[in-house]
Amino acid sequence: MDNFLKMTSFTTNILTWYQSNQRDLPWRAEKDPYLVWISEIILQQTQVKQGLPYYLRFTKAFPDVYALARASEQEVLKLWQGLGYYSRARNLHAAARDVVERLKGQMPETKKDLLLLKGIGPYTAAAIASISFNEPVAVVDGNVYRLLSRYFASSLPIDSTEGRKHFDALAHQLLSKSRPADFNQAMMDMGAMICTPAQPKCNDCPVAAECQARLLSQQALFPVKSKTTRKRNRYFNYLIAENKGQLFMSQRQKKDIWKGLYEFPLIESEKELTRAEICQMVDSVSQASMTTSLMSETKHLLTHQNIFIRFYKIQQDLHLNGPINRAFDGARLLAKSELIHLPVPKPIETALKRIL
DNA sequence: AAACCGTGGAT
DNA sequence: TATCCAAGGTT
Repeated sequence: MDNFLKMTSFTTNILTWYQSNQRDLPWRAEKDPYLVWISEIILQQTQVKQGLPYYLRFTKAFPDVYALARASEQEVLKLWQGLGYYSRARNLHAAARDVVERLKGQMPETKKDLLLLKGIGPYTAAAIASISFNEPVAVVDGNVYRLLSRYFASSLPIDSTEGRKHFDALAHQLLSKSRPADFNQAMMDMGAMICTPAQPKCNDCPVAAECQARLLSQQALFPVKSKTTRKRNRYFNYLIAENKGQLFMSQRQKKDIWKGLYEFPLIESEKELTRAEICQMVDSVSQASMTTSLMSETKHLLTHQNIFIRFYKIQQDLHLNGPINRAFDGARLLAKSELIHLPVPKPIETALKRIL
């Protein structure tokens, strides 16, 4: 069989498999570009199981681009709370306003134009253009990299510039030009359901017969990645200060983790601080006293950093005794009834549940 | 171009 | 427990 026929059969087999095995997902019913857009942003680096409830709540609150554009950024972030990668929510909101104000509410209909919107990169632009507007462009996400690197037993690292170009070209060769929407979603369903990272279900795979990795029994060796990550540690010491039923809270402004979300006054350090050291840092200014750490230590693992979190409760009446640590700069006293509307990071959400 | 951005689940 | 991974994008 020559190269052309091989590729044609690959495409046919994938499409046929999709017809009877595709997942029943809410954004597949209609191909409203707005709904496809929301689903694609939510599902970036996020599994369907985790993103689905967020998609349902989000689209109920903001059924169209006008509703989203009307909302405040805080409302959008609040609905995103707990999902992570909050720049997705901020960019989505900014882009929605862009569509309403600059494009009169009309979504861009080509990959090229979609790429101009904040938060829409090569993958998402191709997904919306192909699914909603039938443009013959291939999506290349983690699923596609994994499936193609195994099918061709290609050792080109998927996180290298050369590897990305290679697999992008491959995906476009294999793409069904007549049914790009089905083909793209078929590739992703295949990657999520059959060609999984661990223990792929090769017995159920429609293209297993020509899969080079399987022929070599080397499925586990693909895909290849070149980069190695090392971690740094950060220590977040949160000061919980209550005053007449109100709590000090501040909004994270810097370009850093949890930008735009609210938290307690924070003393951050590169090394672990003892409770005595924290007390001293606060007491030296205000003579405030603290109880023992309120909760057990929590640890957050990101790709490249560990964040260790401790909470300290301050006993003294801060409002009457003036300035405390500069951790309180920019902090505001908020009633508990207002507090529930603030978007907060997961660890803060957990802490608040125990306080309120 | 390498680093950075969250959270939950699997191994 | 440590590491990897998931419908990536931005700087």
